Amino acid sequence: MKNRLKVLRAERDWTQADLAEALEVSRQTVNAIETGKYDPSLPLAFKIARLFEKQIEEIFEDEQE
Amino acid sequence: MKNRLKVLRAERDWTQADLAEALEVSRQTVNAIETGKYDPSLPLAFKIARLFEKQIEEIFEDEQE
DNA sequence: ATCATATGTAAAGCTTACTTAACATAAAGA
DNA sequence: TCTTTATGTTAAGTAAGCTTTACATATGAT
Repeated sequence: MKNRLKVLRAERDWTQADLAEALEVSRQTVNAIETGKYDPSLPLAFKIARLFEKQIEEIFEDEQE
Repeated sequence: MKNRLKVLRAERDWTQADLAEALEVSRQTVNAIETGKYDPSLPLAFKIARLFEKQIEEIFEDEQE
C-alpha cells in the first residue's frame, strides 16, 4: 500500500514528530507507515484523512495482486 | 467504527459466507466486522470498497471522541 | 568542532486483526 | 420431524499494528 504522507507532510513543512503528535501516535509509527513497514489501522487511516481533509483513497493507494 | 456491510450485503442478497469468499477472508471475520467486534485492516477495507464500488467513507463511519 | 534536529531502525512487549475448528440457535423446507 | 442454511459466538493460535526505549547517521547552525 503506497501513501502520500511524506508529500502531504512536506507541503505543510511538518516533521514526522509533528504529524505523530497531531495523530496521537508515536513518531516511529509515522515513520513505519511512511517507509512502508506496515499499513495504518483503519481508524488511524481515518484520522490521517481527516487531518489532511482528504478521502482515504486520495492518500493511500492499494496495490493489489 | 460503524459500517454498512449488512445492508450492502442484503441489497445483493449475499450471505456472510458469500461475502467472505468474495473478500477471501473467513466467514467469522465478516461476522466480526458486521457485529462490531473489530475493524477491518486498511487493505481489507479497500477490498470491501472495491467490491461494492464505493469509497471507504461511504461504507465505514468513524465515530471518534 | 559541537550541538540540536530530523530521520531511520531495532528490540521487546502489548493489543488488534486474522485463522480454523467447533458448537448453539433460529428459520425454512421436505 | 428431520435436515439444511444462515448467523452468532468461543477458544486457541498466528500475524500485524502499535508502544517505549534506545541507538545511529546525516544535516545545518553556532
